[in-house]
Parts: sequence; C-alpha cells; structure tokens
Amino acid sequence: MLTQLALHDNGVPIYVQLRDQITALIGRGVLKPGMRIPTMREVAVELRIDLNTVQRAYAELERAGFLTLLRGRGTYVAQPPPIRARKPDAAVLAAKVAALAKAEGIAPDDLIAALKALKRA
Amino acid sequence: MLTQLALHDNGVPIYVQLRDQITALIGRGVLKPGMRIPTMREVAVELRIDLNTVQRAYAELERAGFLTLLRGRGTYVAQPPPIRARKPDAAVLAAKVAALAKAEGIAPDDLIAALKALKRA
DNA sequence: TCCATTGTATGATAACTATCATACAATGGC
DNA sequence: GCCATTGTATGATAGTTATCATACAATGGA
Repeated sequence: MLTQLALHDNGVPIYVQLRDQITALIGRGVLKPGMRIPTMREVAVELRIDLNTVQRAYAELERAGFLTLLRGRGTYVAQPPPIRARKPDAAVLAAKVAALAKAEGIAPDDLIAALKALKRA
Repeated sequence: MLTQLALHDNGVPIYVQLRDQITALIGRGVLKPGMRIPTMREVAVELRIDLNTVQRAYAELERAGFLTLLRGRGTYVAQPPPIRARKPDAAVLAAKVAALAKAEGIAPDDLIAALKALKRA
C-alpha cells in the first residue's frame, strides 16, 4: 500500500491527503475488507511524517467506518455492513455525492460512467 | 461562476478549494481566456468568506498564470491560460464515492440508480 | 510470564489558515 | 479633477496543523 501513497505540497493538509488516498484505495478495491494495512509507525517512517499525523488520518478513517484499529495487533480494512437494497439511503448518499461532483466540476454522467467502470475492475 | 463554486468542510483549506475549483472551471472551458470573473469582494460576500482568503486564491492563480489581476478594473482569465489547467478526474472521485457506499452498505448499482434519478429531478 | 509490537494519549512549539479591521493605490467613467 | 470600484497591503487574533518528545496500554507470541 505504501508505494501507492504520494503526498503533494499543494496546500492540502497531510492527514487529509492520507485519509482521502486510503479511502480511494478501498473504493478501488486495492484494499479489501479484512486486509491488514501498514502500522502507523511504518507509514510515518516511510512517508517521513509524524506519527500523530498518521494517527489523525487513521482515526478519522475509523470514525467513518473504513478501518478497524486493534491495539497491539494492527489496522485492518473494515468489514462492510451487509448490503441492503434500501433506495432511500442511496438517495441521501447520491445527493451528497452529486454536490461533491459539482464542486470538482465533474458531470454526473461522467461520475456514473466511472462508477460503472470501477465495478468491472 | 459563483453558482459553480461550493466549499466543503472536509479539512481542505478554503483558499485551496477556491483555487482548485477555479482552475477546474478554466480546464473545462467554462471560463475562457479574456473573460472577466467576479471581483474578490463579490466572491467573499457570496461565499461568506474573508476578502484576504479570496485574495490568496486569486494571487496564487495569477502566479500560476491562470488569471490576470488589474487593479481598479477587475480579474480576467489569462490570455493563454497554462496548458496545465487541471482537468477534473472522475475516476478519482468515483473511487472515493465507492468507498463511501461500501461503508454504508449501499450497493453500487443502487447509488448509480439514485444518481440517475437525481438528474431527472 | 516477558516482552516486542502497535495503537493511544499528552503537552510543547512553530508554522499556517481564516477572520476582522483598516487603509492605501491604481483605474476608468463622469 | 472627482470618485466609485477594485486590487493590494498590514497588523491583530484565534484556531488549526505538523512536528517533536515522551509515555501509557493492550495484544499476542516466545
């Protein structure tokens, strides 16, 4: 995983870059549920950043339900909850996602296409 | 242009969001060379942020060659804006979004369906 | 039982970010 | 020339971010 992480000097806080890049890796299926990911210290040393910075990213990812932190054992990609075909929930998420896409200047159709492409990968 | 800007509370500094969203608008051709864009004060009032914050974004965009600032007259999209105008990457957003859906237990197909429904609304 | 590993926590410090207030400086229209 | 508009600049303040140093706490294997 470490080789896929790249921090840039573009004004975005390090912990945000780390958090979002790990989220993206999970979304792409590079990191799968149950997988163990590098320890906070490994990430800190490899990326030459502070342990506290990594902890912040990991902690946010745990709160968001992406990771499971086990003291003394390591960090794992969270087991996703059972998929329910609840359309209302999907609608709420879709609204949020549409706002994100708009902010980044991505057309809804392009996002839909990219999501479909992800499924095939 | 103002209606196309949306700031989020996601840890990314406001001036970075503003800067990147404007470069995306230029990259997409929504803002064309020679066009006048809103004054710093207009942006500050509309987005309810500080004038200094807008100034920072505009100043960085000028240094990067995207904008031309003319005192007393306003701000214009630079005559040939850099070729390196940032093009939004739908795949990156899709990866993040897929992870969000996974964490909430929403099937990708349901999210796609909900996004399509939004378009019709 | 030890002990290395790994996550968790605290406190200090410097740098950065956002806001507020205020003012200056150039431009162009009248 | 006057003056509204708009970009430019400064200084203060509060909150955030990154780093450093250090320590504690739970886990599992030897």
